[in-house]
Amino acid sequence: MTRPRPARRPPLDADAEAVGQRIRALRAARGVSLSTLARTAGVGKATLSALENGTRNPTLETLYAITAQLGVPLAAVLAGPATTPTVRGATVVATLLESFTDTDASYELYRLRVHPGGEQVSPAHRPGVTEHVTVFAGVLRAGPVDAPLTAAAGGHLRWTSDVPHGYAALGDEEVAASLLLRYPRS
Amino acid sequence: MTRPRPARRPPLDADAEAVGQRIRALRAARGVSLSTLARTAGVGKATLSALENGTRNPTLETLYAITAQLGVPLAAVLAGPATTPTVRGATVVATLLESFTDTDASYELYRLRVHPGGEQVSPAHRPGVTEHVTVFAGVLRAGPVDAPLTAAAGGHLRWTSDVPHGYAALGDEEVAASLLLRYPRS
DNA sequence: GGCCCGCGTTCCGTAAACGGAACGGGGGCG
DNA sequence: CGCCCCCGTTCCGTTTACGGAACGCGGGCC
Repeated sequence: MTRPRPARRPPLDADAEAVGQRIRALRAARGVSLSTLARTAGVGKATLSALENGTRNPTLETLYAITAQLGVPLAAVLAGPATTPTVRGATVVATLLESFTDTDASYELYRLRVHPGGEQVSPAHRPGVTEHVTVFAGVLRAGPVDAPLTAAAGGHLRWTSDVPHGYAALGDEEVAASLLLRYPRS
Repeated sequence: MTRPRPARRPPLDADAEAVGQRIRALRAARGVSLSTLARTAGVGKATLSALENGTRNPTLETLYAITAQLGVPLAAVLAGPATTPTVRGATVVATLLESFTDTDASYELYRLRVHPGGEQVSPAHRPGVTEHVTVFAGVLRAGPVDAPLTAAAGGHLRWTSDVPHGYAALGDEEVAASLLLRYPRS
């Protein structure tokens, strides 16, 4: 399922120009010169200069050397404070809160919003994939399309999603929920 | 005097290897082959292969192309968020991922780590408060102290926490889980 | 069995990111 | 004024990340 790319110009939180500006801002906030930061971070002045001006496409190693010297996590220069919501479709908006990898399985935890008045169907996942949903608000009907489950606020649903499954809000209220996807290691 | 270069093959703190493993996990979770992901993301198979194996030092552009195709923010494949509010006990570390307030109740979603070898007890909450736990890794025993429940990876627990309740890891493995607290409006 | 297709890795020429050095510019100071 | 130091940019040779192609492998199919 190729997700519908927003358009030719994606939100692009990886804009080299924006990254450069954030680095320059962080450096300026510390009152450090470009030369000094380049030296202490162990990168070339040319590299840092081009990077701040957005005319280069830095490697992970270079970025890390600089952000470490600035004392900020790598993510601080990659995107604005707002995390990009991963839009799954017209009636469901899912935002990845955390992903977790274990030896046996990997997990993805989403915040889920389901708008009333529609149903959204997702194709089957691989065998063994399970979904856990806990409803915060509204009434949610979700699960396999031929055997959906229903839960109101405070309720919990679980199903194996190796079949087509859907999400729909019952009533007029938007549904808020958490969705946990569990992918067993194949 | 030349600055101490980070040795011959530094563990590469921005750890390309860990990044590669996360990408591989995300890809495997979606059941997509390396070849397919490389093609849809618009990068070479050689690039993606080397990247997943940690033998290359990707550029920002390459990383973004891949994470965008996977539908996760760039930060998802980098080191975890170290700057989120955490509640910390001797054996339990809880990180607040999101809180949500509804007309009927409010919710708090935590990532939970339970270290082996101890038990942590929380006093009773107000009546009506419920807790939902989904275990990612390890074996968790949690719930009311006089009637605890047990779940292994992939399992789900629920109890009403208007009585004293505890959390403990069974076995040697640290437990990772998500915890959802529901506080009904008083 | 032979065939084919897709898998992930390896090879290799090219493009570009890298660090060192050289450059022009602007203060501070005697 | 001349001098010196540090600033940020630009030049340049080296290194390396890049994608296309070729490779070996295994699984499905006839």
